[in-house]
Amino acid sequence: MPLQVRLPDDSIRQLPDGATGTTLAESIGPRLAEAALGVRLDGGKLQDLGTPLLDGQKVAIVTSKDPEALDLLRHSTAHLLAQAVKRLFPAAKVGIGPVIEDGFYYDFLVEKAFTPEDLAAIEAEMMRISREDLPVVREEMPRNAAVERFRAMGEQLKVEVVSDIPEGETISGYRQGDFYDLCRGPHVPSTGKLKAFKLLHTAGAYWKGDERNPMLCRIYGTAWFSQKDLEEHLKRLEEAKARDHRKLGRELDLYSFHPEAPASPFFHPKGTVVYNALVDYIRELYHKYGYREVITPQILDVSLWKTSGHYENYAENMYFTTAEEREYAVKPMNCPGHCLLFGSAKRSYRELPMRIADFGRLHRFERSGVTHGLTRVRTFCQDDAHLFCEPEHIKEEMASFLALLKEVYDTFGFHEMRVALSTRPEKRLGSDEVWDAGEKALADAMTEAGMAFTLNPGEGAFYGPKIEFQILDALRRPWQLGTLQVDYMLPERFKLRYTRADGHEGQPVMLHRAILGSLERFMGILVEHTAGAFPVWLAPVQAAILPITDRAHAYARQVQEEAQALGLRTDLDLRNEKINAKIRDHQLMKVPYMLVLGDREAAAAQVSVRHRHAGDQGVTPTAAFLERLRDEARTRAH
RNA sequence: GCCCACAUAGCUCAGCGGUAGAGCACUCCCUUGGUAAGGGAGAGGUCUCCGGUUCAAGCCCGGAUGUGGGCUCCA
Repeated sequence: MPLQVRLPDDSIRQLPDGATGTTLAESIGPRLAEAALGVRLDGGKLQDLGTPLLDGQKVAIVTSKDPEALDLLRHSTAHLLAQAVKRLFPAAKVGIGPVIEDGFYYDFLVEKAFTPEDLAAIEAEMMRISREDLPVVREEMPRNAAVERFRAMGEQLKVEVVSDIPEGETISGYRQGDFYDLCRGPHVPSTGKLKAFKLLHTAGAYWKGDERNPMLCRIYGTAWFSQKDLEEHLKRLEEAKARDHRKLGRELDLYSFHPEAPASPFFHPKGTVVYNALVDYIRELYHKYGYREVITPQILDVSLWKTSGHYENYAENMYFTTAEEREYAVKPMNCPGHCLLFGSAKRSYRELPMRIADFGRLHRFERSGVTHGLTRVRTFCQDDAHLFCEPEHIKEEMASFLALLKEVYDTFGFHEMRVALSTRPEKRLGSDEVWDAGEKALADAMTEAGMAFTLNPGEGAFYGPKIEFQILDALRRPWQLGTLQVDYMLPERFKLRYTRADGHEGQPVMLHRAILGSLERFMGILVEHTAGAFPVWLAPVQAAILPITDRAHAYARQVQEEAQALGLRTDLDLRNEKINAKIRDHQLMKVPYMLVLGDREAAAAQVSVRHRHAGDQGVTPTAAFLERLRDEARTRAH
């Protein structure tokens, strides 16, 4: 019996009985048949092109233009990878092979980890299978039959996966030539559609991500619709590598790492300039937003950490030390110290909100293997502050914080932000009423600030709900920076009290908040975001002074003195080098401005200005240029 | 912590059982040069550390330390 389907343009098409997406695409035209990857039925999810069509269905042929098509392609490429591995390493057992951001991976249980040469061979085999253009065919069977089938194939990991699926359900799998894999699908119609892919690297990964399970060997890869897209993506990876803050930090002489202090940065003079500029900026805003800064001890008695709960919940991340038979811990957080500070006097509602900021150095023991450059270290400072306030003032404190946060992110040019609200977890302290109030306050404050946010149900801290702020950097990579957490637990544990307006005792609420998060990590992000070309206000050297000959040295010194008087950071290059060499060296150090000084400039009290990006800007009176530079720094232009 | 890889001059790297190399950077000399590398000379290394194999180890084998890629984005 023939059937009728409706196309996206609302036209009706007659098809023979048993028609599939393939039949339809072929009936429309050979070019579409070639481009077709799947179908979308009645506006639903993407499905195989070979799915049988039903009478009266709305059918859309999906090609590479569909937003979901790339995932389909990548998933099929993961299968292609598994097939190639099974051909070359028949003993390998397949794990899972999902699509990830920009690519895919596949896990294998093997005796010996894959080498880079293996990877090249596997990639070549994938190419061969692609040229074989094997049809990819869906097969369905009851769960128990699937369990038996994978058991017979010796694929113990797949047996485990299928066994986790409820009994009685139908299982789908896909066959392409000699390879069969459990998969929900959908997939491309044949392996010939997979052309632009590359295997990137291998890594160990625990089966199901659980470190009690055996370690599998994971192969990461990427796949695109065209060679051009693939190459562009590889170029982006190169670009990210070129911006790697570990590499730039060394090249720009910002910081270094030493085995004597693993995962702990040493900031060089230039890195320290940037670091301090960040601190100065945040301090300036603290003044504007009514914060007061405090300095609190580094090492505190364990009794404090027992009161705060860190001793029970956080000890594995803490450093301990003993002196005169008394046990101490190096602080991993400032909050308990701030509670002592709050409790050091009888407090009145008139003193609230009390906003206590602390750039104290923190030490957290991170397991070896998880540390990374500046972004995951064992010692760092945060732009940390705690706001002690009356419960009814939570909302306005948040509003003020959000304004501050926006101001900071704008300054760095982070205009795109993602915000997530994490709500009460299963295991938590405090009553439901308190959680209701806290979550509502956070949500309302966000809404009133006009910030869209997503929900992470159950992801809050055990002591209160929290908001996390993510920004996107120049390469559109997300980074979590700021956080705002409502805490009812610490004030309770430290028995913090204040006298309310009605004369009775109240318990303050504590808000934990940070904007840049860890200054170390933020600097790493900033280096990658700017590729090391810091805006003038952060640049370790704001202008390099480059005399052309010895005759200009005296004038060059004079220019430096003038610049210094205006609070500018300059580098005077008196080396016996040609001007080209001097320019090149400072250009490589990404100095924003280079001032070229010869006889002509010296005679006219001018500087010849070269900008690191815009190039030669011509001559200008020295005083005018220096004032302009000072203003650029002062306004924190980016 | 676990899997895999790597560790040679300040940096980037070559050397692959037989007396340690290059480029850049550094020091000195010549050169005073107008918008991305002028020329020459010199100095610099218990080849990460500790054991082992060998007549002989930077190189082969253990171990330690550090660094790097990762350790669900769930068929």
